[in-house]
Amino acid sequence: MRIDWLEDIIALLDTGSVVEAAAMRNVSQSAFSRRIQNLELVLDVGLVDRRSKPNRPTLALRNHEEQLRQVARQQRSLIKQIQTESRSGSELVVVACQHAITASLGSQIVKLISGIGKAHVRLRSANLNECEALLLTGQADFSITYGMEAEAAGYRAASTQEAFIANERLVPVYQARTVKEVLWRFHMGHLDAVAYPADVFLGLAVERHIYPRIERQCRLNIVAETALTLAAMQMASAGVGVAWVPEALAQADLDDGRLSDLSEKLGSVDMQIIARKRAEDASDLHARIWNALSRGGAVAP
Amino acid sequence: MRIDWLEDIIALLDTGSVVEAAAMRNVSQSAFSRRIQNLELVLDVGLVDRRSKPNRPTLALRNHEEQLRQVARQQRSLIKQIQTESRSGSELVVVACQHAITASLGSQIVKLISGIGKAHVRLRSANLNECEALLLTGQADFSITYGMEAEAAGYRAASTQEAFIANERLVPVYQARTVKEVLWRFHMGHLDAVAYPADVFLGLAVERHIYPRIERQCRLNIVAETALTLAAMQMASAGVGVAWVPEALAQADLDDGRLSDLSEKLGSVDMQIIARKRAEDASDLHARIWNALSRGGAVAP
DNA sequence: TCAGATCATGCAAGATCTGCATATTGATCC
DNA sequence: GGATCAATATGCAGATCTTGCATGATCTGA
Repeated sequence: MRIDWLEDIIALLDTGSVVEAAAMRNVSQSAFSRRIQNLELVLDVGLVDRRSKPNRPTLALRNHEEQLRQVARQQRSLIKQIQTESRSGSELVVVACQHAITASLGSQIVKLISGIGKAHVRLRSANLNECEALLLTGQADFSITYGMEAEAAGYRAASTQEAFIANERLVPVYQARTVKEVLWRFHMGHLDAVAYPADVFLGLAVERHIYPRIERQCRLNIVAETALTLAAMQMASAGVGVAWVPEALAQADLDDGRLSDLSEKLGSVDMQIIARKRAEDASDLHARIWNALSRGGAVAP
Repeated sequence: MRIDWLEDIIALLDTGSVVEAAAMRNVSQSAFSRRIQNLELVLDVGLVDRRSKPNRPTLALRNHEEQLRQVARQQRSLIKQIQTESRSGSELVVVACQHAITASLGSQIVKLISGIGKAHVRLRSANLNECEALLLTGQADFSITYGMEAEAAGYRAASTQEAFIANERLVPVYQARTVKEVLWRFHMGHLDAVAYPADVFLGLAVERHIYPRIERQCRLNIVAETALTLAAMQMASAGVGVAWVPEALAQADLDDGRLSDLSEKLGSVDMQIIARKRAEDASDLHARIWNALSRGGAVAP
């Protein structure tokens, strides 16, 4: 049984020619040529434009290239998921985490979920949009993201459910050794900061809730910009500039005395860590995991 | 060539038995039985639990029922889309619209897009979540939804692009004939209103931006709740209570004198109509449509 | 334990797929 | 406009798959 006809089409799109696609799919040119002809018959759609010689994929095909690839990806990953699940006897639970959360709470989340039933956990680190997309498209079973009261996501409730997990703070940190200099410069009206791009969640949070207040007191100088929380913290720790990072992430370095917490002077942002799941489905295991997450007990920054 | 192996699995899930699934797929029981055996071999996954007699689908399978159905749906709709597109020679453009926008601007949107190239338009009416899901999963090419400055969706920019299309106002309306009574009652400290559930976008908007202000002045009495804007307007028009509806939707009835606009007294909400597309792909036609939408010219409430 | 239902399997006919050799056809270069 | 080359299509025969039928094996429920 051929279950991989989509791969044929994708090989066609990848290579843009029948011979090369045939090679990619490990069949003779003639066989592949006929597979495509059959597909065109079955789907009742022209797949290759035979008017020019290296047969280019049809316009109709190329217009849907992204969608075809996406369906193929989903199909592949779904099959693999069912396989590993049925082999190990333990369900695979995919959790989409915002990057910063993966870094700070990832291990705890894995531990919490692994402890429930015979779940096998896979963390997928992504940004907020991607987490949401993974959840909605069924590529993830749960998402764990930051949220703020202010942005209350209540209007999402229709197709996803959400639960509060824990509070978190975005705190300004800086290399402990030289923190006095920075504070002195701050009082003189200057602050060097590491920023997140405005189109990532933390960037939005800082830009809205921190910068306005600071810019009333001093000239803010963005010395570096990165979308990665860990990189921002690294830079703060190297003395590049002050960075606002999740407290849980910085905790170790704060305890060590490598980093200093400047929230007294510079202000912090209160956030929440929110878990989401699709509203409909729920295997027994999923329900139990959701329960555990909602109670939130075990996951504390 | 058999491209519909997913349908076999789904028939299995639908019926929960091999004979019935075979009937559903229009093949003999023996043939279907062997098809499933082959699938199990190829996928390397147990699909049916043969220990009990009406062979139940495996746990591994049932746990992924939703995902399997979703992939199958996507596959079907993608094929159909490519077919119609290649047959008619015109691309199918799917636009996901929030229900209220479908009602108020739907026809204009269809007209605008149809006028570009040889596009064939399909409007899908849905709520905000569903619109977003349709867009992210590639089931829609564009989404058109309400937004408010306050909720600025800047942090979504990563995987989707958005463009401002038009301004819109949520205005309180009521049966014109008896509007004086309502205003009189309002001055006496009473207001009957038709509300949206708090988990739909308009409900959130009204709850946040209108009710707080009103409740300072009078006792608000929710006499009816509906998620459908048209139903809300209908009720306002029948004298059930005041409803906040998109101005464009009420325009005809306001002009007719059937409805009265009470925004002077009760306040309105400024909203924007926002178009979104996925960031990556863009056939030539898509690019032209996006251009036209961004210019916004033709779509004015 | 027996009847009835559900599922597996041997078998032969028929359909499909594949590789090889070879014919066509579009591109390219005088 | 050929000649030439590379890309596709196709005739063919063998191998592989699929299907329906008849029949056997197994499970369920009374």
